[in-house]
Amino acid sequence: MKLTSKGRYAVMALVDIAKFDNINPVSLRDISLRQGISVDFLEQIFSKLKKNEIVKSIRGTQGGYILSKKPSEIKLNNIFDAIDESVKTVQCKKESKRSCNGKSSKCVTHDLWNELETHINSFFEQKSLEDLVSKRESRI
Amino acid sequence: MKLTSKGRYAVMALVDIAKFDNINPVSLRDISLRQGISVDFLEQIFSKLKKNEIVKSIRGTQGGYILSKKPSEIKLNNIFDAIDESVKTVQCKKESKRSCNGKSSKCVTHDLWNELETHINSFFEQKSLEDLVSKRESRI
DNA sequence: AAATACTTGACTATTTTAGTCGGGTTTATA
DNA sequence: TATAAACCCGACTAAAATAGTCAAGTATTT
Repeated sequence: MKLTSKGRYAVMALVDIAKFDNINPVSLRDISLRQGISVDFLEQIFSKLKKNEIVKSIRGTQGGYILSKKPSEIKLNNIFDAIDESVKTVQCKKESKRSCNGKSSKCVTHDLWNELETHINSFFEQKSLEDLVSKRESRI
Repeated sequence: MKLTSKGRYAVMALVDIAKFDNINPVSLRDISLRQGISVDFLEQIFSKLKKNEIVKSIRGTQGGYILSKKPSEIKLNNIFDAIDESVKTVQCKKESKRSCNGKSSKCVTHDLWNELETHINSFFEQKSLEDLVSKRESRI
């Protein structure tokens, strides 16, 4: 079980924006340089962040992205949901005929995964961007 | 972020064994039939479970596997560790030169992933095979 | 007009996953 | 003692996911 770069980069990039003032847009080029993530990849990520109203875009020279809400209002699960990187434990959908039918009671661990999923999600629901920013700043 | 079949199957198989008596070994063939997992794949998994002393094997006809410890003593993190399916959030090893050097303070989210990892692991450390077995039995 | 920066969609290489396959060895039992 | 059941082990492979790249735009400021 592991996290994807995409999810990690999304958080890194948003923390990067949050650390700068909320008025001037931050360009992907700047984030790319600071975080070491390619602009092309960031574009993919930000396209989804924008669709899900995590960020707003400003086009043209001096353009870039700004957060749609205050850092304290952006929870990590919002971010992961936005880029389709939510926690997936098991969906007994495809294999429902084989594993999850009432008769055989095969899908013993079904409840476990659901429970885990809830557990992880509640962790993400409690963490906001602000938590990450302030934590970091206090250390520098 | 998602769980792998391997981890899921390992838990399913061990629960399957735990549900039978602890004296007679359970063959992979039986587990395969009950859980719908191929014997070949189960062999891979059990090879690691054995190396890590989660199960013991008995060879020959009427052979199979038995649990090395009581179900209550086998925690889920033991299982995942055994089959190399532990939670991996981020290792800043390869990219340490770029992302995690002290100077640039780039690896903003490092602490977050560690925290998450701890969080998930502690969930697994608290769950034993017994929890799963008894939970299931009480429902049937 | 030129440069900067977002927008979009297709494309691709690499890695991981989820197995399969083949050829063993061991042991109970008929 | 032959045979079948079952573990043992390593190599192989197809398919999917990941982690990007690439190309051709459009919008905005200076």
